[in-house]
Amino acid sequence: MCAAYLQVSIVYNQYIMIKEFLEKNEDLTACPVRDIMDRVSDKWSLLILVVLDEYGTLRFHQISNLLSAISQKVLTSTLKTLEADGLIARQVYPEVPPRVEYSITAIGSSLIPAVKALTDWAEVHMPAIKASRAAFKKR
Amino acid sequence: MCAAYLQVSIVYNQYIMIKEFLEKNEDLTACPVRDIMDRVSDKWSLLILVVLDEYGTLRFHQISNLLSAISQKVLTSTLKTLEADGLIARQVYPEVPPRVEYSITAIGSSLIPAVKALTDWAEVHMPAIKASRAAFKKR
DNA sequence: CGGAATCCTTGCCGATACTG
DNA sequence: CAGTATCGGCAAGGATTCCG
Repeated sequence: MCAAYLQVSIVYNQYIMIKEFLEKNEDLTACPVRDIMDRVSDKWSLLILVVLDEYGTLRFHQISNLLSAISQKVLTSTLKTLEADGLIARQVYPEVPPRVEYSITAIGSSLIPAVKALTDWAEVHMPAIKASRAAFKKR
Repeated sequence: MCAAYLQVSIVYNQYIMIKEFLEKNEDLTACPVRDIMDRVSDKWSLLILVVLDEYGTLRFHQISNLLSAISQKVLTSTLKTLEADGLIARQVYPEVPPRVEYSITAIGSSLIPAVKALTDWAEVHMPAIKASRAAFKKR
């Protein structure tokens, strides 16, 4: 049972979970890391947060234009999950034709600096990683 | 052409790319963020880095035992890409039966604190996110 | 205008069997 | 022991069409 718990813990909670579990057998059922990782690392969520952070408030088709490679379906679903998580706000104006405006929330914009640590690391180390990949390939 | 370039830029480079592009039309062909995001956020890479960081050096089946939910095939391929990126080192001892030891590299362990910023954010904000999800659901 | 509904492709991941 | 080889499931993402 303990083994099963460890296993589940590791799978679903990644970084914090395993560090703490390896030190002491704590109850870590609410560890959120994997969850957030999934959100941050899907194809478009972070990018939408960034454009909203940059531009302030945007309408649906404005985001669509800025990220012209995204399909409407994916944009819709991504916006919906971001809204559900409270990272962006959705304002509907009951007009004809309809108008919907999206903006980043306080919690959403607080995520951006956290991501910045990772992007900074990536900028610094990417040359080494590319070199390593090239060397590995021709082996 | 500029539009196409913007599009490609945004798709492949996420955070830094778009921020810089929105400010000035720079050449940002080597922006690595998306790439690193993919690596960090796949199902097992980060976890392997963490156990190697915790335990020092481990053999193949030791990692397999620690992360008992991972299949051999996936463990093999994940280790291979981590090695190709230079984030872990692979040492083969020409014995019978064979012995292979994995350890984290300096660059690999430097990634962990960067991820920590994200995991810290997740720990702090997950309660609010969970509450937001629950409220969104019953709407 | 801002979606919803549908169908389809792709790629990650897992299970199983086999090997130097 | 430390892998390789093969098959297959499943969910994310994309293309297209339709709607209030």
